[in-house]
Amino acid sequence: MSPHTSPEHGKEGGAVCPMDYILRMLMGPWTTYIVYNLRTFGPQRFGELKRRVGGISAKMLTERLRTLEGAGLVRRDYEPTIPPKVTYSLTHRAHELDEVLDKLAQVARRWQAEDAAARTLKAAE
Amino acid sequence: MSPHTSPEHGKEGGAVCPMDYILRMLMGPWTTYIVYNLRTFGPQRFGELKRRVGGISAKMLTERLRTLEGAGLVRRDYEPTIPPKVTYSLTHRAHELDEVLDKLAQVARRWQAEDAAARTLKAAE
DNA sequence: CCGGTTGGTTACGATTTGGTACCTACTGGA
DNA sequence: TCCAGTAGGTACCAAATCGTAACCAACCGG
Repeated sequence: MSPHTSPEHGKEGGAVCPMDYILRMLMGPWTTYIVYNLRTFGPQRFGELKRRVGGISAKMLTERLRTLEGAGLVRRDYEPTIPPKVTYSLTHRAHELDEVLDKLAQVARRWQAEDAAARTLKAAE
Repeated sequence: MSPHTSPEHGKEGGAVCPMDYILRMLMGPWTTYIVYNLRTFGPQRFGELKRRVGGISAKMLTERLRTLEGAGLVRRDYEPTIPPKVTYSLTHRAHELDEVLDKLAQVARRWQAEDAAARTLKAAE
């Protein structure tokens, strides 16, 4: 079995993790930064997003956005002007994750603070 | 910049996503299954876990468990009996994610149901 | 003394991944 | 006239990833 395909072990004893799909989505490289930027700064154009994420290649950004679009988390608005103008925004479905993501970020910040404190303590020894 | 290292762009304009650290942890291959099994069936021995996750190689399981241990999410209890007995369990810190994971699973199940309904609708057309 | 058990480790190798460089087509500015 | 910017697409290539298979240590039962 390939590693990233969902096991789909129908009758195998193992239990299937229901949130696997969502985590698989959020987990792709750069994805958290993209979603975080869209959540923080609102709808943005391709170049703007690329500049803001900082370090991502156009190829990667395109691929990630396409995947997110396919998952129904991102909407792509294409205006065929010259030069073209493409705006990306989070869908209603993506915003269903707001509460979860906020809680997650809260925990993350607490852990970061704790770890920083622990490191300071150890450094002082 | 390597893709999976956190950007750490100190002064670059991009905002750092605080939950990146946690997602980076939960996102590794197989990790969700491992955590899900530990959450569902409680502390388990290595072989038990391996059997239950189904399809994972010993190498991968070891590596994932070591990483989770390093992140403080999993505790490893080693009893040097012959044959050795190693039990893995979730730490207190891991259980701080319970609420978030439950909410996430809730959303995941809703989406799954919605998508299934949509597919049924489309198939009936 | 041979095989079985547990919980790994190590080497190798194929596949996947993701970055770089280069291409489009069009326009506006110097 | 030449260059820059916009939103990508494509080819190529190096590097990381992950599975497979082999091995190991220690002891116990037969």
